[in-house]
Amino acid sequence: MLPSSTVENYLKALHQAEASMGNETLVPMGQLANAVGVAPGTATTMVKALAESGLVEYEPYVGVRLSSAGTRLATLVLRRHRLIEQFLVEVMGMSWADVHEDAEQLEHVVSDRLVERMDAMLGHPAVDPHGDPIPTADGALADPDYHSLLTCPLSTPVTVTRVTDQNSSFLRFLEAQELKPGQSIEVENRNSAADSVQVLAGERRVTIGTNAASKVLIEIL
Amino acid sequence: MLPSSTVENYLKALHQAEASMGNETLVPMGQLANAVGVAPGTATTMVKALAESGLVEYEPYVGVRLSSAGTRLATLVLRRHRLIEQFLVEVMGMSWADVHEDAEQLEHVVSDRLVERMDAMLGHPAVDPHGDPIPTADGALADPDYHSLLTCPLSTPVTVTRVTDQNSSFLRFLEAQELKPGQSIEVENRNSAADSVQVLAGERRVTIGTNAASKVLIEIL
DNA sequence: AGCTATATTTTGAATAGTCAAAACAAAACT
DNA sequence: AGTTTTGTTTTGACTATTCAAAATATAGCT
Ligand SMILES: [Mn+2]
Ligand SMILES: [Mn+2]
Ligand SMILES: [Mn+2]
Ligand SMILES: [Mn+2]
Repeated sequence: MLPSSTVENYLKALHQAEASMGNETLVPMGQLANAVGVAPGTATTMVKALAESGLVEYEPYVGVRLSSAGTRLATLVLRRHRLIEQFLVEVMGMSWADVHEDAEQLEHVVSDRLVERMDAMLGHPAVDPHGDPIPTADGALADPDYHSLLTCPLSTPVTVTRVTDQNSSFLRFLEAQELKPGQSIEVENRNSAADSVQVLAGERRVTIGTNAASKVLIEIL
Repeated sequence: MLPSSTVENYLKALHQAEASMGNETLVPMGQLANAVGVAPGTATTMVKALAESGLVEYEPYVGVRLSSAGTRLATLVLRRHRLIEQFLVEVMGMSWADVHEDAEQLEHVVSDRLVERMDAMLGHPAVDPHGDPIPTADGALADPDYHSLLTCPLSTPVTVTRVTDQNSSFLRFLEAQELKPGQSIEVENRNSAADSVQVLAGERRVTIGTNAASKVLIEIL
């Protein structure tokens, strides 16, 4: 049985949840339900079915974790998603702020043939437009741990490399402020009382909240 | 309610069935069920639901016909399908023999944004790789009636313009025999006893059955 | 230990889509 | 007119996915 779109979405959500939490921890049902956008009971039902199929390991009242088979599948969905996003930006000329929604649907229907053709056409890219790493066809996924605007040293030139939020208006905001991946900036100072971070991007001086700042990952030059 | 993939497939099948039969005739349930690939009873159930939604007109024991709303929707699905095929061939470099299957899935998930971008990138093509006309964004669909290899004059140069069968191996066969849309050929003679048609394509002399011949449409130069 | 707040699971019900087989209608053929 | 064939509809049942609300478990707090 090839997995339905629904199953693929659950597996992908689980994969992302595992990545965002410290690993070893099981993902609690509530969080999964929330990520997938269904009622808690629905997630329970689905997870039990996934456990039957051997795609997850489930401990009632505790949480879920992807099995190795589940991880493999989730990674392939992620590969399709990110290659599609890169394709939509590089080939179709769409905005990095818009491609997520399209990819969310297309990831479930593109054939292997088509995915590999996009990959070749793009020159086997390592990351998508948001700086998220693209798994290889055999399921290998790099996961470097970057600094963020919250943790990097002050007054030091750094490069934006990854944005961990797909929200359209957030992405458009970053673009307007010259904070897209690839751009060089400096964090000037942080004000924990004001819950804000001040960065120098291009000519501009921008102040953003710490929550937003934590979503902008950087590399030190 | 936006139509599900299933509904879109029924509408498209109905549209093609209406086109292939002489119009004015209702499409019998059996034919629809067959085209969609479901049991007859399933088609009956679905058609009753479509009639409820005003997408078709249904006469029990006689047949179905698309309403104007149904026709509009079917035409838009057809537009997406054919633009996608053209895109896959022209931009992605896929074979005209393979693109139908991919398009069959993609047609249900591509956003309007993406479709219009493909259309622009292709220069607003009038036909797809099989010579099928591409409806415009407002739903207008050209439907010229071509001759076929069965009905065209003998020993007269004609151009292949359209192939009304998506079967992969048939398309590959035509390609190998230099009978793709755009190629100039001549029908040398027909043998109704042998149920065959002999054509001169490029340097080659090819003999094909009349059923196959009826699927290759041509224009007289 | 007892109570409360929170998270999770169960239960009962709904929708969309499907099939197999029985029942039935229309057409075709004696 | 009576019978067979063919095509269509109905019936009963099943899978996948979902929700709301009730029941229950766990964790947190006196
Ligand atoms: Mn998705
Ligand atoms: Mn991305
Ligand atoms: Mn389709
Ligand atoms: Mn086509």
